[in-house]
Amino acid sequence: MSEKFSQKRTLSGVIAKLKTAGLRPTRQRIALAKLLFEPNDRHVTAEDLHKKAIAAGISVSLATVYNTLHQFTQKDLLREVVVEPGRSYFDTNTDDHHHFFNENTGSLEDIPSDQIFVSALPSAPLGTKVRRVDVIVRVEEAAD
Amino acid sequence: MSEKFSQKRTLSGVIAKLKTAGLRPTRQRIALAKLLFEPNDRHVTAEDLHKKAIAAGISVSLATVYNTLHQFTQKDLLREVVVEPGRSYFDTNTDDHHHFFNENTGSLEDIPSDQIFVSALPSAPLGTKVRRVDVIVRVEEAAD
DNA sequence: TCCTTCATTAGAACCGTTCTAATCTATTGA
DNA sequence: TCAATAGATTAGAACGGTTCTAATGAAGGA
Repeated sequence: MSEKFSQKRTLSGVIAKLKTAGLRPTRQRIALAKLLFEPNDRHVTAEDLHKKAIAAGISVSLATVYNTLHQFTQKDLLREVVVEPGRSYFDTNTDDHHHFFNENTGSLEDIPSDQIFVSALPSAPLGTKVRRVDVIVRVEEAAD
Repeated sequence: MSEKFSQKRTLSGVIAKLKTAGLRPTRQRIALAKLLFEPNDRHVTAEDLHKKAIAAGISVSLATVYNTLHQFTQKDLLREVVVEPGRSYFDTNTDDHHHFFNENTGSLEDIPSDQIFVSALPSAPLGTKVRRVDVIVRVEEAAD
């Protein structure tokens, strides 16, 4: 209940998460994980996270941010979302779901998988198997 | 029926297409359009098209290829497909349809819109309207 | 504690794309 | 037909996000 307790709980939770994933709980990875796995801010770019870390007084290089984002993605702690050429978003929600992408603002918003339904795919090309289905609903500011 | 006739027909067709779109039928645009709007090769990157043009003996700069691809996209002669960060694909099929994307080979394949069905989207975020729905079925080489 | 392995770092390199500003070409109207 | 002009093309530089390099630092096992 106390701040101290919840902080400790978060910290140990984060460390456990990293260990389970087979990643050494280093200072930088712990700090980035704490920034990432908060309830808000589900979609970040590498630069977003780097700025956020610096702003929070955490000394971490951009290279480490990239390394960490890729490692987390590989360990299924994050999911990469591709919506724009030349910029990667990382989503802290790894559940099966889809996205609204606002082309004017660049903002992403989750669509829970029970609010959208993709039917009867044709079979995958010969010699391949389906890894994932991504639905991106591209929206723009309504002119009114 | 003769080569001469079909060639002439293609050429004038391409010129008409450009004029209708409000684009001057320049030497470069005509040549690129002829390469693009053939029955095959529906998904190209800028570099693909540039190489192809050079290989076909057409002298055109990479900047013009980019300009042309963007102009064609803007005039709905092409459609941009975003599947990988850091590289844009352009699709000569502008009909409503979706894609298989092979993450191992980087190849794209169309899924006709009548072979896939996306149901009941939740309403778009406040103040926005839906521009397009993209479904990307990510496949990988089947291990066997 | 020492040693080995792995992680972090600053800065350079990279690569696809866009920009710049000079040159060239299609089009229009006289 | 021939300017005049608006628009297109170009080479090469610049850009921006990402990755690489090789040197330093930290974690964890013996």
